[in-house]
Amino acid sequence: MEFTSLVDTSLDLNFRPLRVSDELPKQEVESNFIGLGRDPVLPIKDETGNLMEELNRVNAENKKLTEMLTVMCQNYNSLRNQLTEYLSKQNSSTSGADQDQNSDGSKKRKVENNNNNNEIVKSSVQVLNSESSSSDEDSSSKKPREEHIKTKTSRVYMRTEPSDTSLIVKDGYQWRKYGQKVTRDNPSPRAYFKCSFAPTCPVKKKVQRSVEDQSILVATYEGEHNHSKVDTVTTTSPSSRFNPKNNVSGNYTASVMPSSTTNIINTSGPKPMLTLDLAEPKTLQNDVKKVNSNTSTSGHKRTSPGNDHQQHQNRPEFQHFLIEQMASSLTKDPSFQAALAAAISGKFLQNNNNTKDK
DNA sequence: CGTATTTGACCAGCGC
DNA sequence: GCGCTGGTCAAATACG
Repeated sequence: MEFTSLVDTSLDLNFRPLRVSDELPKQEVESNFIGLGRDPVLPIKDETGNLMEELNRVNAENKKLTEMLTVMCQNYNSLRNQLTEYLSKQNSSTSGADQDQNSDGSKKRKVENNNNNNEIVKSSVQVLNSESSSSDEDSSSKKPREEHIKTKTSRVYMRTEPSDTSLIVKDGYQWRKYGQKVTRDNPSPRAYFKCSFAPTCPVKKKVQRSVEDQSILVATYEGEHNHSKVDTVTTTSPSSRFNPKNNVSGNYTASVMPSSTTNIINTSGPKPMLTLDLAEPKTLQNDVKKVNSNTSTSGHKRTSPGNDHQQHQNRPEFQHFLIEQMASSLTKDPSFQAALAAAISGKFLQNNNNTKDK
């Protein structure tokens, strides 16, 4: 959430300004491609003019949205800072014994409860509390908790159709369901999954609908995969791929909150499939962890946790990582490949036509 | 028939 | 110590 301000969240996807001379918009290329047999006498100038107009309009809209987003982020950050301050005040006012109890690894349920109560609203706080928990807690409690240090938890929020009752979060890995429970604080059942691709893979996943918004699935991942992804367009399990209930299978737009632990995937979109390697914890999350541990080793006091993240997300490695993720996601996307192929072949044909005309 | 899912039973941790 | 709760196991069931 706060991260929207940390990464360039503007919707301006035109990384390079449109060069009409050699870069044609996809639709136009497609129409050229489709209209092969047609008479090639087209009012190209008019069309490009319209397109430029449209582009300007979209850019203006984009600017507006960016400004709104910036304001929202500022508000959010100030609120979050207030909350953090408040929490740290509370922590300091409570006894040390209390702190030990809260930070003790045996209090799983307390953490769980915190996480479940206000999943969406508090997600950023969770990012701070859960992801960096090991380092934080270790600094306050001296108990050896190897397991806790090793297990890495992350969360993915996934929007689904309200009618979709399946607890399936498609993330590119293969999962085997081994249990389901109705928990106290949430009427919707929680499903337990283990990674079934590699027998030795220790990763587990819990999926439950959000209390506040039943259309949002909250997937909690524990541990790190010791293998690569199964497939780009995979499902929770091979069988579920063919389950008629899982209409969303493989087709969802992913809007990424570039956070190490919190992501929202929108499955309600009917159209283009874009799978992002959200669950891939390796490089980025390790990096984030490093940053977190660096900032948290000095104790519980966080002068400005938002700034830590901001600094981190402004780092070139992070930007590079994001770009790589987007690029890999795009290149894995079949519709994108098709569009690219169409564009390239359309270009070829256009060139051919031009040379013929001469 | 093999594999995945479901679901009741069981276990461990925590609070009272 | 007891009850509650979350997490896991494993037999039963469903499905291709």
